[in-house]
Amino acid sequence: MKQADLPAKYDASQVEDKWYAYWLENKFFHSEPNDKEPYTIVIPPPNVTGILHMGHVLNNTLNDVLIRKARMDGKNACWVPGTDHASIATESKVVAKLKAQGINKEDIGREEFLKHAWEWKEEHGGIILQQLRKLGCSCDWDRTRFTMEPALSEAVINTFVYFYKKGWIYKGVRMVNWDPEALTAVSDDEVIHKDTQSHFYHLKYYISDGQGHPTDKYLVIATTRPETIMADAAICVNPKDERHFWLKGKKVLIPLINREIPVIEDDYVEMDFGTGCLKVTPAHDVHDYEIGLRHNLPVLEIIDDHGKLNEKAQILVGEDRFVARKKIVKMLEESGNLLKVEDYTSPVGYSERTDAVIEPKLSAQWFLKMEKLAATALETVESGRTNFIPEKYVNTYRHWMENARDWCISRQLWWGQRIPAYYLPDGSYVVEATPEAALKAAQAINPAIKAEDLKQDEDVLDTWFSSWLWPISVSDPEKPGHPEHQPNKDLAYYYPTNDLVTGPDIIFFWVARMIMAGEEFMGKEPFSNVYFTGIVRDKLGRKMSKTLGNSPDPLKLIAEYGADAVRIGMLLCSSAGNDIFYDESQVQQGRNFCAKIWNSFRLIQGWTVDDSAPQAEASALAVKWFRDQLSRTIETVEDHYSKFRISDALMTIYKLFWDEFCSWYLELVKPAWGAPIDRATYDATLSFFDALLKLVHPVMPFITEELWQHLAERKEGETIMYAATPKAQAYDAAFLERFDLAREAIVAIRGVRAQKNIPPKEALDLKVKASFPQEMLPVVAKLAGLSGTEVVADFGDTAMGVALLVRTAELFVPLTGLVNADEEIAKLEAELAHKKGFLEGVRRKLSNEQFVAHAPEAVVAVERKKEADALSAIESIENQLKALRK
RNA sequence: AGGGGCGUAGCUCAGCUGGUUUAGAGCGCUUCAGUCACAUUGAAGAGGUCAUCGGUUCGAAUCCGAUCGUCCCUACCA
Repeated sequence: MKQADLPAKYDASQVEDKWYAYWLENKFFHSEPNDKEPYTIVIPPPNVTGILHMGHVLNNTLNDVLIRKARMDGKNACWVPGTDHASIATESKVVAKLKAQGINKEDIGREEFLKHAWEWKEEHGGIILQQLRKLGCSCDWDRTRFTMEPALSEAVINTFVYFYKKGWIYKGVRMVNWDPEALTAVSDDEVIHKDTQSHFYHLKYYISDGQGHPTDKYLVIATTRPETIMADAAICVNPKDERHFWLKGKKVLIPLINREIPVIEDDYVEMDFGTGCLKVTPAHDVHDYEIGLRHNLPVLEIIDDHGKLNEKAQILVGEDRFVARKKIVKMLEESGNLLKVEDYTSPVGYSERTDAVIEPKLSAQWFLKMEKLAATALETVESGRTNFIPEKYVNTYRHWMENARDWCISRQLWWGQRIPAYYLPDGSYVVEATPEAALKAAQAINPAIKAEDLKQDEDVLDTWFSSWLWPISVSDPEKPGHPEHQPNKDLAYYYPTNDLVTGPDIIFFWVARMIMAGEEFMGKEPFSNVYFTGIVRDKLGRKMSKTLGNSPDPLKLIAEYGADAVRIGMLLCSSAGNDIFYDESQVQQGRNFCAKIWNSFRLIQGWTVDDSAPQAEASALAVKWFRDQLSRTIETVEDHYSKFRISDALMTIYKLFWDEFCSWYLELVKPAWGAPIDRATYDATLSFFDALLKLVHPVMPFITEELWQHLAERKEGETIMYAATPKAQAYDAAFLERFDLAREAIVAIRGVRAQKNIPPKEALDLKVKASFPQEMLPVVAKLAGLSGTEVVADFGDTAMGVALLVRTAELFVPLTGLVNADEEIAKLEAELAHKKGFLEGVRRKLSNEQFVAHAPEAVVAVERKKEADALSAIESIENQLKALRK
């Protein structure tokens, strides 16, 4: 027997690396433009220093399923991989590493620091791409890109210059979210608001006598940030607030430092919040800044970049803002300005990266105007040129696009593309792609300028300012920033890409901005479909995180269960847009599926074929049935794929393989132990197995490739990867119906066995009435363990066996001495009651004239059929009861 | 505070434009099965008033409204 060829157990670790190497050697993942239809995916580039976590596994498994499916569908599939330089994340890692060596970033300077950063990148960068190979990802590695490689950095710089010259990039003083730990501004989107326990301090501000001395009158403000009072520029009340009319035109004194500030009026102040008096601190609060603009208030910054009070604060200079808060409260208490302290919970912004409390800070930053870009990008999605799956994210997207604020694109970091603005000694600046061009431009202003006089802007650009070009720049980095540039061959062929798989958390950061860049530079959406995955959570619904330690190491899982099993484990629970509740038992289920596939092939492989053996009736029926069942299922699978219901597609394939093929088909055609199988059945079985492997391949690439080689002699360079997806053929639906009826009959007879404790080996007899499709009797006989079947007009003494009703077909299993009439009567009565209830419901419907008048004919016909079937069922049950009660 | 999603078997979810659904799947659970591909198995079975209330309709898990629960997003009232 050939069975010896195949190990008894499937060992993924013995198989996966071998095939991945084979695929690489043969360049199966590589794509070049040709005359076939392209199918393109760009990877959501993971952080260059990142390591594989479960979120990546989910995302990249989905990507790989789509790309492998497209490849087998005959498209020219190209999956472009790469990594993102991730300026903040990478820089903070390098800073931490240097810190551990006692090195301070500022001490070594920009150039030296960048050397360390590149070293770090060389060492750790791309680990994650190696890990993706373990997962089986069929990326075109020859096309691997990095967002900070020279060509892509140039694209970023060109883009900046392009928008600057278009007048959409401007430098502005803005209130930004300052992270005092990372020493950088972070975007609104990188701020997480958390409810935080704090206090509400009620402070007395005395009215000034006009000479800078306090009178005995005072007003009360309520604040959570008493350490900022030294930066107050005014006290503001609502002009409609009668309680504060007396304050009009007055000046008050800031406690402790006795600086005089005016009382002003502005609608912004809520009358019923706090005391109705608001201290206005333009330098340290976003809203106050805006009030300040309206009322021309001076801006006094008293907190420095590190979150410490500076000399302008006059008191508590050099103290950290939180220490200063504690100390100033004490001082205010001592000076008699503290009226009361309330407990108060308020939302406070924290930095996503460092978890430091965000300090609103005035800062010179670069901005990109969003108005037009956002309007276009909104239209792209609303017009359906780009679809979101699931659709619900269109709402979120619309909300963002309609309220998009200008994009702060500068970051106070070193790791990233440096802003190409060059300052002249007089403070003016020019924006050019290269220092040479900048010098030229500067000399146009002032001919005396030399290269060394120009100082380039210290800031780098936001990482997203490079990743938004990704779908374009991976193919043709020359294109961004150059509308006149003719797309190169790759860009012309691969753009727009087809599908993007990503998380909804970066819908605005990345997805929206890619659409903006795509529309701006290509005049076309960058992808047709965006499939949003959920967040991977543990069984308890917690987000996976390092600190909780609830995130398994995907590589360990792959080592233990195999990549195919891990892929299945992720896909089993991954309906689009819903969070994923991951549990290792799902991976075990995937591993079990591998074992099932493996063992089913061992069975087939063990058969000996006898060319002269006739095909058994049951086998002939099984072959016809499975061929039809396969076609019907392929239709369903294709439908699921077309709607991005990947886990449904997987489940459909899973059931086709396990239930239909293994439990029904193979059991039907399986020859007696040691007996040979006929040629027709054997060949059909192999062709079914071949089709099944192809269906399974996109989700389980390794085991399918391994088994596919055993199906036929394989020549070097052949692969299941490029085998065509099986197509659905026309099938006989009525035949499938009759076969299903047979299956129900088999289940019913097995039920009788279980109930009566009849061992499987003990053969039974079966009588059926003519309403049962007789062609199916060989099938029923084989799988229900029957020694004989007989078509009769009358079952005779029904007390001598068990009568069964399968849909409307009547069956009878003669059983001598095993039947308890009372039990049978009770069972039948229960069934009768159920049928009668059902009939009643149907009749209520049918006797309703409105129903008959309004419902479509087909629906009414269905109800009539239900009625007829129920009546015939009731009749036969009643007959059986009558016979039993004799 | 505003916006959105979700609430169907123990768990995770299908159920697409209301009508062959007095509701389905996978896992889990219960019972039985041991040398014949597979115990990483097979067979049989139990399990849900579709969150609650009201409305529209001949007909509602499905549409509408309210309530409760839950999650997410946006904003932040000092």
